[in-house]
Amino acid sequence: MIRVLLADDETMIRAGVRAILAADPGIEVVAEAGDGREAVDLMLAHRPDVVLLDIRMPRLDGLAAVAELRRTAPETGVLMLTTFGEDEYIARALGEGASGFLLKSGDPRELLAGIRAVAEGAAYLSPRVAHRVITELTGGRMTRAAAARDQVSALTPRERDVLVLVGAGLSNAQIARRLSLVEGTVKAHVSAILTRLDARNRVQAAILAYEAGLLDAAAGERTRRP
Amino acid sequence: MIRVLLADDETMIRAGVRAILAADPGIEVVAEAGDGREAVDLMLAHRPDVVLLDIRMPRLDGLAAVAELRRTAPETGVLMLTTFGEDEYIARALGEGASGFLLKSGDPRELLAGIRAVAEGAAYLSPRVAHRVITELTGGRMTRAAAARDQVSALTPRERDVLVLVGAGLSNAQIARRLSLVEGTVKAHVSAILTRLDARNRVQAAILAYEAGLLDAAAGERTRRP
DNA sequence: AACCGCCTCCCCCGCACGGGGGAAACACGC
DNA sequence: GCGTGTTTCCCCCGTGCGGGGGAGGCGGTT
Repeated sequence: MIRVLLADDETMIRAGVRAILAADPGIEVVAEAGDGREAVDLMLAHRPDVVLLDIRMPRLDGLAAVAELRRTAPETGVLMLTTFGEDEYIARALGEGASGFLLKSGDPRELLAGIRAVAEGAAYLSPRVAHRVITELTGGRMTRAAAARDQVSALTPRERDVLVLVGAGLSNAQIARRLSLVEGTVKAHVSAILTRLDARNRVQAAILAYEAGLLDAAAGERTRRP
Repeated sequence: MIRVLLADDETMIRAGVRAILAADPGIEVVAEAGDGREAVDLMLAHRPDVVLLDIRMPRLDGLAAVAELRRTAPETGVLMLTTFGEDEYIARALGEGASGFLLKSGDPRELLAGIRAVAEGAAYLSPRVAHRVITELTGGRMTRAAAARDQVSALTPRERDVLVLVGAGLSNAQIARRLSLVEGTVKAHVSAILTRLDARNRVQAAILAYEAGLLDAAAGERTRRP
């Protein structure tokens, strides 16, 4: 039995969702909230498996509510309810820890499928916007990343080693120490890197490295001032 | 009736999946492929609703196969089959147009839920890695971005202007020209930026600007060498 | 009025950076 | 063997970068 908390400020929506869920014997609506604050409180009281959360709500909006729900009850799945056109919130909601989103205009079966998927721990993205959201999430990063990766792949392995350290903000001398080289060698590598990447200076090379994803692993390399 | 094409180079996996799917009367396996090339051919011949695609395959691997499947039949849903630990391919597969992925080690019900979701056009991410993938896609950008945004928000408006140009790889002189300032002024701003952001040099400042999303709008600013 | 933060500009200085060469060592393939 | 590419090191030189200091004007708050 999947226990569901329903949070939406519009009574009609709540009634509609409740009616749809009532038809499924495996799903039970344990509580309803009219705003984000109430949703958090009721979740603590009822400990549902899934929270259905409207994005626009008074007091505490859906985005902030997700963040708080994830903090207080990480094991609970959060499914955002959204109107077509609120796309820009979706990426942020997913970033805050939501496990999926549904369109209010969608087929009732999507609602049931989404709830079941999220209850199991999976992520579910509503049909009509799934592809758009994925390409937005991956795309913005990926298409540019692909171009950057092409350029970076033209480098020799050793040059890539140097590049990640350049991207970490290290000086040539520091890179030399790190790689057990003489500074002159590092300078030679850096020059080669700039030429090959068609970059004017190390900053542009660093950004390219960042776009190519070279720095994800070396994020901790960045040494701040003491 | 959901028509499924099954592509995996391991016979045992195919047998297992076929057995699981046979138990569901609403799902029919219309063809099986042993590699990516065959998968593309069979898809053209059978026009299934969903393609189950292994990531590692001979001839044409899963990644390339997704791209080609999406090109030749955009309306077909592609569901990646993956072994735990192949995470790095997942983001790229989603970027290529896959609608979801499943762990081979997962519960059979996930397989059925995933297929149904994808057949409807939704996106489905397997439980054990869904959160990780989402935070990787959004998070790599978002969580680190949040920290970076905090630091960047501590800057004055004018300093942010300078920072975006620093992040674009411009020299102090170029920035001065762009903002109609004297180079000395730009240097003063850059010094202030480095102090406030707790960065050692302009490269680290640039990366922070990039993480904060300051450079997304100004991506074209980056001027390459002629 | 006095204060504080921001923006602008100025000085000097030391060093790191980036481009120009070249050269020796090694590994690779044809 | 000979060419090609990679890695390592060397030279010189100009200039961009980053830290130190200060100073004047302008818009706020107290």
